[in-house]
Amino acid sequence: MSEEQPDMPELKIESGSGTEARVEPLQLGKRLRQIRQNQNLTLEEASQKTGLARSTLSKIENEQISPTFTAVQKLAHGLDVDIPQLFAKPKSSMASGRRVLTRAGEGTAHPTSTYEHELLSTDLARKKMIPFKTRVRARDFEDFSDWVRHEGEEFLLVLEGEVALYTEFYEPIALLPGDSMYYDANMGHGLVSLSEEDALVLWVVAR
Amino acid sequence: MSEEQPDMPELKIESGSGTEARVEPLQLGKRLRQIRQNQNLTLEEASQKTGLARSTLSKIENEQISPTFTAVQKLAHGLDVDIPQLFAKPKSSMASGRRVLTRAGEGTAHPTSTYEHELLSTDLARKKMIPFKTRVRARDFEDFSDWVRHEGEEFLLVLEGEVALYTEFYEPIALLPGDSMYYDANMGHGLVSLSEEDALVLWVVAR
DNA sequence: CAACAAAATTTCCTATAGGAAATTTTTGTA
DNA sequence: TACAAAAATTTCCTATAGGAAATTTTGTTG
Repeated sequence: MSEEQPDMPELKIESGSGTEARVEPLQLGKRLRQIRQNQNLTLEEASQKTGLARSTLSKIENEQISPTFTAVQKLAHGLDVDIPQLFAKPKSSMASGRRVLTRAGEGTAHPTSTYEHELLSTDLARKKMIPFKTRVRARDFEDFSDWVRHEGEEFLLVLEGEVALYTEFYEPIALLPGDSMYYDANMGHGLVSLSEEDALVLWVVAR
Repeated sequence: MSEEQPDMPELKIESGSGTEARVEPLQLGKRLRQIRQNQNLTLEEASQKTGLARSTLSKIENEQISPTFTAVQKLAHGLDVDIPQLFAKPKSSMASGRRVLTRAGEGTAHPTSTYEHELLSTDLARKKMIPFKTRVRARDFEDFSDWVRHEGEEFLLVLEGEVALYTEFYEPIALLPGDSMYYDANMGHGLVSLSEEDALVLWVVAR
């Protein structure tokens, strides 16, 4: 399996200075400043977008005041971030500043009776998405004992061949290379190849 | 753009009764009252748990005042709900039991100077992943004014051509069709085509 | 339907958030 | 360096959130 180690740059100065108390400081100010700066906005511009005064924004960012909820709403709306996202821990589940490579064909094989999965990016734990390429051996809906069903959402892109996606509640649908689907994975689903050959698809699951 | 209508399974009763006003009312007051009552707490008890005055709680629940962020923190902590959860729409992200199709080439075009994005599954709002196919026009790292950087994680699969992925902290890496990468999108990143032709890649972003 | 108790709301202050304008700091350029 | 322009911060008010206590509402029992 492939992996990489950086040649060690400073990984993260991690904004905040010193020691952060354990739970829930939730540096709203720092957070907002990051968001604003990522969008390349001055306080003045942000002020116009949000309807809050420059001074107010400054004080919020410097944690001199605790914004009211209505202020937070204006902020979120004006800067186009949704509120849960605003308060979610900034860290993504995966350690910051990492990446993994999987060369073609070098994923982790995971065969079943109907599919031949090749899991990608397996070196990375706790990631939000699970990507895998799948060779579809199933030729018939009867090949399934039952629907596949699990938490989360699923994105599907056909790479080669012709397939039919069966899902609960809907008619099966034929897909050609380049076609893609996005669906709720809680809804039963299954894939079959419509041609003589096995089909090849990319799947990405978000939990 | 492609879309589908099922032959009518119960699509969504859409949880909440009554009429929900369109955007962003986010009935914080109602929400809090629900939470408190679900825990069988009187205002007095909630007051003790949160450290906020009865009267304040009452006013917040009745939307007579807009709580400060510190008040919201006390509430969340005292009633043991986390803040993102507090603000998250109660219902699951995508309406249950739905799927959307995007035929090859039928995505939503979104060109920039260096890329030609084709957004997929755009008919589906509030999904966890954002998939798009991108034609990479950039030939040179200099084509970027700066790193692209945003919340979330990113999965990349090369479909055609040869590309180099530039990321902060790491050496650029050359990728061929079938190769894939998974990385933290907070880390600056950018993609260039290494061949004469534009390259084609699939990107999936999870926020 | 009184009469009471428990809970919720309102009142009436004090403390603090929000806005306009003045001041200071930063940034870029000669 | 020095200076000008832009950006950020601070000051100084006004508006509004937060708390203690009074008032009203709700719900229960004889």
